[in-house]
Amino acid sequence: MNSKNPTPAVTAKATISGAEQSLEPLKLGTRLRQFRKQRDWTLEEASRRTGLARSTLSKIENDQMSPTFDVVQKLVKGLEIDIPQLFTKSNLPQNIGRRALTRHGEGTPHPTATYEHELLCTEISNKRMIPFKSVIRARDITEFGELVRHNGEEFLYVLEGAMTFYSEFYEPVSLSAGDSLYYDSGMGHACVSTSPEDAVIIWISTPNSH
Amino acid sequence: MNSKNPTPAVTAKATISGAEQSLEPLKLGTRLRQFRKQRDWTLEEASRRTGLARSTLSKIENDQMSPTFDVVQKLVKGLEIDIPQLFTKSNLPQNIGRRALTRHGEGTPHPTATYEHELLCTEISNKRMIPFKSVIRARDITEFGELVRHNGEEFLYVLEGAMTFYSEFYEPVSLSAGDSLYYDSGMGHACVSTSPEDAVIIWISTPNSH
DNA sequence: GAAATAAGTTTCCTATAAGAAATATTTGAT
DNA sequence: ATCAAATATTTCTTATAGGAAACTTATTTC
Repeated sequence: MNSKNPTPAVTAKATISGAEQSLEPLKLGTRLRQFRKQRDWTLEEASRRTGLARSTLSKIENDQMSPTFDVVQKLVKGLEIDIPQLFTKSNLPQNIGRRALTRHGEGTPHPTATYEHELLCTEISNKRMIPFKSVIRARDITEFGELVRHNGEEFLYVLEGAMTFYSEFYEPVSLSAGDSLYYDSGMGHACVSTSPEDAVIIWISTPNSH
Repeated sequence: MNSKNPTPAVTAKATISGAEQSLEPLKLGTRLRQFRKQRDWTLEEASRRTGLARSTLSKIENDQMSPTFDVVQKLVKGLEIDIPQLFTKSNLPQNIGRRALTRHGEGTPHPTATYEHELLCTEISNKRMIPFKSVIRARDITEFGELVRHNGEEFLYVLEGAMTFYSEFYEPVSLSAGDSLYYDSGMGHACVSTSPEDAVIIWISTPNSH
């Protein structure tokens, strides 16, 4: 991002702040000013890029008015900021510098009828990815009442054994150790082991946004 | 999400549409209506929850006006929708049912001075996670001019060998096969191999929102 | 340090967003 | 089908957003 970060040494323990989910009014104006300044743009420049009047921009930045949605869109386009960033309270709120380690076999067990999950790195929450290691117990697609589906995306990497990935829109595909797969988990899906030993995979899921 | 999805069989090949990043006006209204209907709420109900007038909601949903920013915020809060979801163009636009498979060793090579990356599942873009498999060539922290940092989060799982994870806010930590680590990648970080053979890891990164 | 230029703010006006109430439409009973 | 209740849309009014230009406040330049 910004270029002046010496940071050669590795020091200081982290100060991990707890997860905060407050509902503050969200200072849009201040935020926008940050972005503009960051890019070293003048109001004039910003006006040129967004197609909005200097005065309008000024008022917005000073929280003297609430822009309409299409103005917000012009802002976002023109100032090249992405919206989530705009809405998410502050840039580096709670998650700065946090870290979680899980030793081999030390994850949180979470067995189901068809999978034997081991949740990894659970001590931090609000993650953008949910990692786990799973033993695939299922041996036949019929063991799943219906295919699993939940909004989001998933990635899996086969650690041991062999398995078949069934999904709603594709033919079943066989995977073995070292193969990987990325898919939309909103599409119905299920895994079954095909090797003598149950297959073991690393599975990463994005948290479902509803 | 909605409950009536029989989907027992596994049929039909997918129609994977290409990555589209168009700059459409973004049908906010239609979108909102979707959300409201999904929850089976009446305009009255929505009005109660958001504190906005029924009429206002109606007009917004019918794209008859562009709501102000603070109204948008009330909507987001009241209708319990999260923003990325709202702004990311349509819920099931292009990404529905897409899938990518990468066979063992068939990823896209991407060598650097310190790592030997193999990008996985690259044929689909706009992913919410970027997976790769990496051989850690670095043998000493000094090989990194300065620690790597980029907004987002990362997860890694050690496949083979042993390594040490250096970071800005923590003491170095040693990992070996089977261990996993989740961290904020905005915090400076770097990996070095410590085993006779170079360590190999699965690495998943979230795309940097700037 | 004064004049000139550039950056930011305020004023004023017109277009439009937001709420209240009236009207229209849909849904569901009998 | 008919009526009634519920739900959605339209009208009407007022409060306010957004642009043009005047004004004020930094920054240069000489």
